[in-house]
Amino acid sequence: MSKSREKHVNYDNESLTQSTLKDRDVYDLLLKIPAGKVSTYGDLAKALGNPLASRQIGKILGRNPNPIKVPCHRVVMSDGKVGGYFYGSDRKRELLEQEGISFTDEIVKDFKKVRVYPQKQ
DNA sequence: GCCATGGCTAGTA
DNA sequence: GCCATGGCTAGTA
Repeated sequence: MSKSREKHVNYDNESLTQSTLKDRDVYDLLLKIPAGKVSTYGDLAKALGNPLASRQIGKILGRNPNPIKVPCHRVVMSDGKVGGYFYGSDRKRELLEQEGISFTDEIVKDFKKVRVYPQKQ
C-alpha cells in the first residue's frame, strides 16, 4: 500500500481543537443526520470524496471529541448491522431505539426507509 | 500492523 | 468468510 504521508495539518484557529480537518468534515456531516435516521460509514466516505475510506471513518468516529453533540451512534454498517461504538454496540443500539429505530436480529429494521445520505454542501 | 468497513463469493438449506 | 482498502500508530533503530 502507498506509504505517501501527505499529512493534513490545519493552520487556522481550528487546529487548536486537535481535530484534523478531515475529522471536522466527518463530524459536520454527522450533524446532518436527524434523530430516527441512520447513515453508513461508506456513505460518509463517499460524501467526502473518498469512497474507499469507510474504515477510516470508523476510526475517526472512535475518537469523536464530543459524543454528546456529535451523534456517531447514527452511523451503522452498510448491511444494516449496528457496528461499533465507543461505549459498546449494545449502548449504540439502545440509543438508536430511543430515537425510534427498531432492530430485528441485530439489523436495523426498515433500513432503506430510515437511511439518509448526508451531503457536504 | 492495525482497524467502529464493504462487497463479493462459496457453499448450505 | 475472505481479503482489499488506506490512513494512523506503535515501536524499532
